[in-house]
Amino acid sequence: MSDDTIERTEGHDLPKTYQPELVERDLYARWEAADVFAPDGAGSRADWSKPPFVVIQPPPNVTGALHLGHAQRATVEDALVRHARMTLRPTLWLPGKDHASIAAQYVLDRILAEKGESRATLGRERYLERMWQFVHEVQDVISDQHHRIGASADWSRERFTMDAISARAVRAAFKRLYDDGLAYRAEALINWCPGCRTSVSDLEVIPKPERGSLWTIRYHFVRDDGTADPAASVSVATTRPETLLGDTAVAVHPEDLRYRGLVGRKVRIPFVERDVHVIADDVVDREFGTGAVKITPAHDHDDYATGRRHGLAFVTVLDDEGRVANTNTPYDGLDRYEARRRIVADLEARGDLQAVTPHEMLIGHCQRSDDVVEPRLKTQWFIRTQPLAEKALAAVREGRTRILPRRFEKVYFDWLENIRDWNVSRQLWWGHRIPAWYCPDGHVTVSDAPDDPDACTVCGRPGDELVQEPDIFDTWFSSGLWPFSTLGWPDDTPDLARFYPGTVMETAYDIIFFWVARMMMLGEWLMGETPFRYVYLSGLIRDPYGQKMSKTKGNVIDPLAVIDELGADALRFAVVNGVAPGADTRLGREKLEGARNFGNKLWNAARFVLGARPDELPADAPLALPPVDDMGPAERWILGRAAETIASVSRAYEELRVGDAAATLYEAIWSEYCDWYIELSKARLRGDVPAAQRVATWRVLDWVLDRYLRLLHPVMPFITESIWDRLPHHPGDPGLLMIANWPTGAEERSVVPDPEAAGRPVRELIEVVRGIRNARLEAGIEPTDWLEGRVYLADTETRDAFGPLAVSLAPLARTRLSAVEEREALDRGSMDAGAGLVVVSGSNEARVVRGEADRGRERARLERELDEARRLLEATQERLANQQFVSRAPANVVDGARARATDLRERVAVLSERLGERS
RNA sequence: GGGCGGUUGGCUCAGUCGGUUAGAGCGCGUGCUUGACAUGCACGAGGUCACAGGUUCGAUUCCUGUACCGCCCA
Repeated sequence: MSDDTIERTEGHDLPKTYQPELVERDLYARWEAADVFAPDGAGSRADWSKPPFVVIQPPPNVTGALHLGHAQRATVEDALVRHARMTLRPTLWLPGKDHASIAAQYVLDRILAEKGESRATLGRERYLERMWQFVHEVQDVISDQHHRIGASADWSRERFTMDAISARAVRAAFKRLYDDGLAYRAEALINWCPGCRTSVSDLEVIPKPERGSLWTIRYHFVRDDGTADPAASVSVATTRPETLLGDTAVAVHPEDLRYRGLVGRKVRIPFVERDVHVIADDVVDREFGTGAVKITPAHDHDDYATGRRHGLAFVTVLDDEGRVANTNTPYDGLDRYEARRRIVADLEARGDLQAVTPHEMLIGHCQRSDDVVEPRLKTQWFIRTQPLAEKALAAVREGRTRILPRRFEKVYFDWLENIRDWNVSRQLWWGHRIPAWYCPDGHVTVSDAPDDPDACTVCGRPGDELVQEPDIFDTWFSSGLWPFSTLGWPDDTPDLARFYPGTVMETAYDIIFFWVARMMMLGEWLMGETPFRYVYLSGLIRDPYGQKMSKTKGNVIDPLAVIDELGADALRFAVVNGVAPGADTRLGREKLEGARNFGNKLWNAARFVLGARPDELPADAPLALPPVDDMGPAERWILGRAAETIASVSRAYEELRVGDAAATLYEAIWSEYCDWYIELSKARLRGDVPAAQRVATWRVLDWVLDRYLRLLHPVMPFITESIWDRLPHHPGDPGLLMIANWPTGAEERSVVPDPEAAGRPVRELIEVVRGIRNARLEAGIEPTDWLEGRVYLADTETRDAFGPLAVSLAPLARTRLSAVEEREALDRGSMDAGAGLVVVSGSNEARVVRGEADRGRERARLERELDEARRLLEATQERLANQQFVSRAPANVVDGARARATDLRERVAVLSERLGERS
């Protein structure tokens, strides 16, 4: 409990606008000091009989500051976690960071290049020192950003994918997979990025359309005497002439009549002067180029497969940097594109270039560096994915894990059903080194021990003769272990027992294959259980024009700049309000300001409440509902609305619909509580109102505000905590809203069991006020003029409610209203026919004496209303006249139409009668 | 080539398990220093719910097709 109860700040002492910069840091420090972020922290109120709520944070890459996408995900996760914590579930939100080997090296290399340094000049050891230094700096930046945004993560359990526990998990996982026969080392065609000097997985190759050329080249037949025939040749079409140096066959379609006789003959490859066979294979597309293609098994994925089928030679002609090598031609040492130019020129000089035609095609680029990826033969470690994929598929098919939105399940299925083996070797330095050792005899030792092995597990040679694999793991291999490596696996820790599997994995949909599928595979295989119950896939944040935000486009919004200017709550609200899983969000200045304005609105509502407390109520009176008898219709209405809002917001959080929760509260707080309840309460707080009613009104104001603060806290934690701190609490409440109980709606419902019915009269009266406001403005009455009015209320409930509310309604309509029992009484005395404005709202009718009304405008308004009513009446009557409708539509729909017709007939009658008065 | 999503007022988006008069925010117009808030208040204008068929008493909603936009996979 805060210790300022004696000198509690009253509303009028608060600044007129909410100033987040004054409170956010202090509040975060208070939350941390309370030790409630950890489920087992000293201040935790977790009820361990409830199911734990566990979110393992998707670890951001240690490559730079967070962007808005991170901010959005952090907000969604934090909101879910804060809600769960308030429901007293043991709640764990475990934060962390990812070492992102290729991305981090890419970033560091660029930083080093500016200083004239490089991987090569530093060497492995010093390079890694620099990396750690860089990573520590970035980690601090990211942590600070998460603090600033209000993330209530359990920092005591924070993890890094390169820490010692992760390292053990990586080795243990690899050993298990190796022992299970799922990790193997093989030479295979892999995707090589010459810029990053490493292999990358299929997923990291981004196909991009490019305009290139199709060269038609003549390969001459080899005669029996072993010389090339200058007059006889076969023409092959290729998009990559430089790879001809590695050609080991020419292929044609077996049924292609043009080439039938050529199969089995030999042609001579230019420059390398290699003789290769013409082979027949039905993968050849007869329509492409000349119908004959060159086969380069060591540098093309399709040719690799062809090479395997036909037992062709695999000749590698490019080195790690993408230069021609080992061809014994003058092209050795040339970059692949320079080699292409020279070879094309030389072919032309020889007269063997037949044609060059423009050609559109897809070229694979490195996701990280954008270099054109080169297929190359390499010996690498692979994970056999099919057995893993089957388990991952089953987990979702059986509903043990659900993917939200549902439609992404199909994407997940398609990928896993067609999965290829996973190349996990990376020729990089920053990452987990593959724990495989090779002995001089070629035996492989895989170890999960922290230290190097003492001996070859096959032949027993001593450890000092073994050489460790220089390559490291693909980052996603360690990320794939994240749901359990974070909890201490491979050890059998208490956390693992309590918190695995997790509840929600919240991440962006663009890494469903990279990450989600792999966590599912590894979790199922290594833990025997799915890693989480729900996968919540967030959309991407885009700029107001739907463009992806990127530094090069200059349309990025820095989350910290937004927090500095508008506050963390504004940022949080803006990025989650109304968002649905899987849907992209457009975010710009207006939405952020709108969110800031909403916070300010709430702040001012609180200022009003704090400043309006009746003196009769002791300053230290606890939060409580007043006696029912002291409440008026407006109190019952707003309490009913609170009950309904509590129910729908609770459901939204439980169903992971944070965006709906936010939108519901925006509406409830602004359009109902502020626009109507606060306004209605004002008259009942005045000095001439009996004290019991004044106190009751204030207590309801206070109560509903308290409830809405609790409901909104998960999304806007700072401002709600800040306001709540100044309000009365329940005797059992903790000192922080963050760990206060989640509202159940029980108290509200005990007063208002049927909110829908209880609220009807107030809703009717609100419509009457709206009608009067509209009529006044339309008739051109000065807004400051006070009018007199009578109102005929059709149903008794509304009539009953009117009495106590009349004094509240008057200032809202700027009209002193009195109710009449009979419709005719509307027109008596000073309200004689033609003397006033007519307002027809639903089945209620009001007549007010105008000030200086413009008769023409008022008449036009009534005519418009009459036309509209007639149009609707006609449509409804038409429907009712249709026998099919009456006999086939459900009874309630038909009854509804009948009631509506009756209402409209009355309305038409009233309006024409009133118009008649003025003709 | 296969798959998915979208098309609702000037802009961004809700929504409808088929059924009264389709909503919000921003923008726009008019007017307001109403004792919480001009980061505000009141009122208003603005939509053939992409197009064409079909099912139905009734379609913005369901089905089929078309067009355009976006994304994923090959």
